[in-house]
Formats: sequence, C-alpha cells, structure tokens
Amino acid sequence: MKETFSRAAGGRTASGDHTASVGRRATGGGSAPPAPAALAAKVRTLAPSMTRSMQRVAEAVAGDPAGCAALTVTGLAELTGTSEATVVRTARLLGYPGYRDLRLALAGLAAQQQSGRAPAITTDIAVDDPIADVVAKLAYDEQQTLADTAAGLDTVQLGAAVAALAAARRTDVYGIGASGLVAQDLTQKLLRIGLIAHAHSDPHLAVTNAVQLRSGDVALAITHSGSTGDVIEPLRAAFERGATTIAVTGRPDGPVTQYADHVLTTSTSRESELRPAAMSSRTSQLLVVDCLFVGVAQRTYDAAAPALAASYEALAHRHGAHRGRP
Amino acid sequence: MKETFSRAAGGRTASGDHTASVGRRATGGGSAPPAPAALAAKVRTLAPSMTRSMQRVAEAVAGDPAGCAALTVTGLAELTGTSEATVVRTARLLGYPGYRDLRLALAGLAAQQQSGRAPAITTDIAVDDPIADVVAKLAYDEQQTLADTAAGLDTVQLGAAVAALAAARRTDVYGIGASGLVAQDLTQKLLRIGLIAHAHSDPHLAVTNAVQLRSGDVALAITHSGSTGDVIEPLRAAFERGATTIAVTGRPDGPVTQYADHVLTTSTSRESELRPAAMSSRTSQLLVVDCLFVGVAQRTYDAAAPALAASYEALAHRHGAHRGRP
DNA sequence: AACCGGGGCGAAAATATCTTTCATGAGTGA
DNA sequence: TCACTCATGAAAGATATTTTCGCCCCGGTT
Repeated sequence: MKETFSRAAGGRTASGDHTASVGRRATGGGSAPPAPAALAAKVRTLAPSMTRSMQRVAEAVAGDPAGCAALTVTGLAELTGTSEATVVRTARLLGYPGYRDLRLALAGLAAQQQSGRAPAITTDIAVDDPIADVVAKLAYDEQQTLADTAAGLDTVQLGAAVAALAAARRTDVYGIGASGLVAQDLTQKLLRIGLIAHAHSDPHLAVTNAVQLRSGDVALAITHSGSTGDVIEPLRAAFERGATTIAVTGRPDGPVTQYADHVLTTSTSRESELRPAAMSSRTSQLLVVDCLFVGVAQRTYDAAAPALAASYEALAHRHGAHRGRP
Repeated sequence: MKETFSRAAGGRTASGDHTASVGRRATGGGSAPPAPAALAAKVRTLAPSMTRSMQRVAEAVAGDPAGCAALTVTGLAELTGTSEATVVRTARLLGYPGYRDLRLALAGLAAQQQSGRAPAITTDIAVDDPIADVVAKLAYDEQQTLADTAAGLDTVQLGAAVAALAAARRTDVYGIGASGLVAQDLTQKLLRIGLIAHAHSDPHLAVTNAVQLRSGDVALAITHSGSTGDVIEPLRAAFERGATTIAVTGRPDGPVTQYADHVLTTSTSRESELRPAAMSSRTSQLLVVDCLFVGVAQRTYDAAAPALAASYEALAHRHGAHRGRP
C-alpha cells in the first residue's frame, strides 16, 4: 500500500509546477515494470541522473551482477562504501520496489549471462586497432545498443505514442544535429504511408510551426541529452497548445520530459573518444523510430499498405530496371 | 557481521565453526553447491525422500519457478497450504542454505527459461503483432543486418576508402532519400573532425559540385539499389575528373560500381511489407559509414582528437548544466 | 484396545534483512 | 557570507526468514 505511494514520491518532485498543474504525463515516471535483462542498459541510462553514491552502487551492480546478488543490503552498502538507504534508493531509481527485487533481478541477470555468451567483453576502440577490429567492435557495440534499447523500451508508452501518431491530423518532429537526421528519417517514413509529417531542424521555424498545432496533432522531439533547448522549446509550444507530445530521449528525467505526454527512452552506452555518444544514440533512436513507424503502419494498415506499395512503385522507375524484382 | 555468522550457522551442523571462521560462503556449508538450473532434476531426484508437504512445495517450485520467485516464504507456504518452516526445510533439502537462496536460484532459472525462448521471433512482422513483438523483431532484424554487414565488409576496400578519405582535400557525399540521411550523417561526422565534407541531395547541385573535384578529392555515393541515377551521375562526374570515388551500395554489381574506385557492400536482408528494405539498408549503410569515420579518425588522430573534444565542449554549452557531471 | 515412540508439521518466537525516517553536513547560488 | 537545497547515513520501524518448540498423526507393540 505505502508501496505505491512511496514510488510516486520517488519520481522527482522537482521542477514541474506547470507540469504538475496540467497533470499530464501521468504515465511518465513509474509505469515501467522492473527490468529483467535490461538492467545494464537501465543503469547506463539512469547513471547520469544519479548522485555520486548511487552511481557507485549502480556501478557495482552493473559490474558484477552475480556477486552483488549474493550480498544483502548491508553487504552491498559496505562494499560500495555507502549506506543501506542509498542502496535502496538506487534500487528504486532502477525501477524496482526495493532492494529485494533488485537482488532477484540481479540473480536472473547473472544466470542469463552465465548461460548465454561468455565473451561479453568489449574493449574500447583504440587508435591503432586494425580496420577489421574496428568493424567488429562497432558492429558489436551497435548490436548491444539495439538489444539494450529494445529491452528498455516501455511498450506501454510506445503503444500510446503509436496510437497518437496514427490518429494525428498532423505530426511535427523536432531534432537537431544527429537527432535531426533521425527526425527526418521518421518523417520520410510517415509520409510514405500517407501521413502528414514535417521535420524541423530550425528552432525558430519549429516554434513558429508548433504554435499552429492543437489538440489532435502530435509533436515529437528527439534529443539524446534531453536538454536541448532548441528542441524543447517547440515541444513546449506544442504542449501548451494542447497537442499530444512525445519525447524520444536518453534522459528520462531530462527537462524535455516536462512537456512530453509520452516518453520513449533510448539507451545510452559507454562512449569513447573514437566512438562518440552520437553513434549509439543514433542507433538507439532509429530503432525507436522504426518501432513507431511499424506500429503506426499496423494501425493504419488499410491506408498504409497501398501507400507503401505506391511509393515503392514510383521509386522503381527512378532506378534502372534490374532483376530481383519479384 | 552477524550476516556471516548466521549464514554459517544456517549451514548447519557439519563443518560448523571452521567454516564460520573462514567466512566464505561460496561453497556453503555442505559439499553440494546450490544448483543453478539443475533444479528441476534435483526436485525429481529428491522427491521420493520428501515428506508429503515438502513434495507439495517442491512441486510448486519446479512447476513455476518464476511465479514462486515472486513469493515470500509466507506466500509460498500459503500457496502450497503448508507452513513457512516446511518451505525452509524444502529449500534446505534442495541444497540451499535457506529459502532466500532458493528464491534467488529460482529467479535465475526463470530468467534463463525466459531468455531461452528468444529465438522464436524469426517470423516476419505481422499486422496484428503486439507492439512488444514488433520491438523484439525489429531489434533482432537490425542486429542480424549488422552482423551480416560486418561479415560481408571487405576490409581491404574499407582500408583503401579510409585512406582516401583521410587524405582528401575535400569530400563530397551523394545520397538520395533514406541514403541521403546517411550521407548527411557521414558528412556531419567528418566535419566534426575537421575534414571538409559536403552532402548533396540535389542531383543538379551535386553534379555541379562534382565537376569541381579533381585528383586528391573524394566522392562517395550511397545507394542501396546501386542504380540510382541521381547519385550515379555526380559520382561519374567526379570519377571522370580524377577524384577518388567510393560507392556504398547493396549491389556490388550495380551500375554505380562502374565509376567507383572502391566499393563497400552493404547487406540486403529480407524485407517485408511492414518492414521496407530502406530500414535494413539504412542500418547497414550507417555501420559502413561509422566504420569509415572511425577509420579516418584513427588515421588523423592528432587532428581529430582535439577537434572532437572541442565540438563536445561547444555542445555542452548548448545543453543546460545538469548534475551528474563529475 | 490401549499405550508408546517417532517424526512430520505448523504456530510463534527469535533473528536477520529490508525500509523509512530524520538529522546532519556539504555544496551552491544569491 | 548566508540561506538553502539536497545527498547521505544512522538508527528506528517494518518485513521476511529462520529457529524453536511441542502438538498430533501414524504405525507398531503389548
């Protein structure tokens, strides 16, 4: 009973007087069920928003699931040089009701790792790695990113976002830099199934357009950091105009979520000097966007199928006739 | 402290105080290590020697590991119509120090079973797939695409392409539609490490620019079909002007390769109605492009590293300062 | 049929473990 | 510098687990 209550309290009271009063984004914080194998991903996603002590705990947990599963709260607290309270807080942050459940998940994770593949060791890409290693490492990392993202995606939020998109009279997508390309990708796809969508990279134009939106429209912001002002502003404008707003971000607690009815979390993986964060965040974002697209296509199948076929046909003309067409 | 002590005590009779003083619990009290996944077997083996109540508990545990893992001693006792003591006795009989550890093992078992069911998603995405399946299938497919691409990449060609890019005075990248986004992605990255690169989506402008190229410059065309005229034309122009030309295509025998000094092959995976080819080709292309980028970054490390750092710094300013920054 | 061990068994005490509360101090912005 | 916020851990407060203890069922014996 208090269970539920305490959970809600954990979900950051902070900023949102506006948000709070509006009372939207109800689904925001705690809807996610405890993760099974998505734990490592979740740790990475949430790590930035953690305090130092909690990070230590999270690190220990992610680094040695099996070992930590064998420890009691007190044990883990001692190991990480923190207190029981901190351990419990971390468990909560990771989406579990308490340490006990985190421990259970840890045991599960350990078992999976054990039975699964042993060689999960990824070294960073080094300056003198031969090109073949670069290919292998990059491919592996991106695969990992995909797995993490898929595991960490909240299907409820995703479903809600899909529903909103499918029903939208019009959709605006905001993204800057690398995220801008993802925004365009989504837009291209939506257009192909006959929906009305626009991607905006220019902040001013984005806001200008956003204020045109109203209930029944959808605004979708893509930002890895979750705090890209140029993207938040248009989303906010749309939010205040009553449009349904969606955020695709790697920081589920970032400012952007204040104005988002639905938050889709992308995974954050360790970056290195030669592998900028942009790379994995892009992969992650694209997967999310693809899921959105396919979801929408399913929902609007009757309209989408012919549209897809038509655009396929149209394109075929642009390419020389080559074999392989069934 | 009591932790260790009590646990050792739990280890029962046998070795007693010696074990306790050592404080290891790895091997536990008895000789048998707790079972990992051999639990079901153990239950069957030991069932005959169990009392009626214990059998009920064992049965429940073997029948629904996941479900039981979610229960407390009391819960499981109630479920099986027995008492806590019996549950603990059963756990002991199965080789665990207590119920807590049995529960942990149960969680592990459940996780294993769950993950074992993974490769059931080889099917195409159907119109009525639940959203969770869509996510799983898409992630799986893209992972597959990455693996295929990595496996099929010719590292010699890749190395040559990297060398050309790293040495290029200027690089033009051509791509249309979805490939255009990939082209932009590459361009963005190259710019970030201080190289001069442009992406062209407009065929006319592309050709106009291509004729400016000459030996020492690089032109890179991205086209899945390998026969997109709008992309081939500028590549051809560049080729004829003596620039080094690279093609990233899914058709290593397509027209585009005629004018390419180096051909990088992207993988083509099966597409379906709801999963257009563009999706996997994009994933594939991006991996190739990432490899190119990292390769170039390696080769130009002295210049690239500071440039990357600088652009990182510059971006940090655009985002609000949030905590978690070490 | 009555009596007598021998255990299986569960209620409840005892203990360990987990959770919550609360006071403190470190860091931060004005 | 001061007020303020918030992270943090100590310890109190709940729960969960383990242990204790003896009932009572079951078979065998006289």
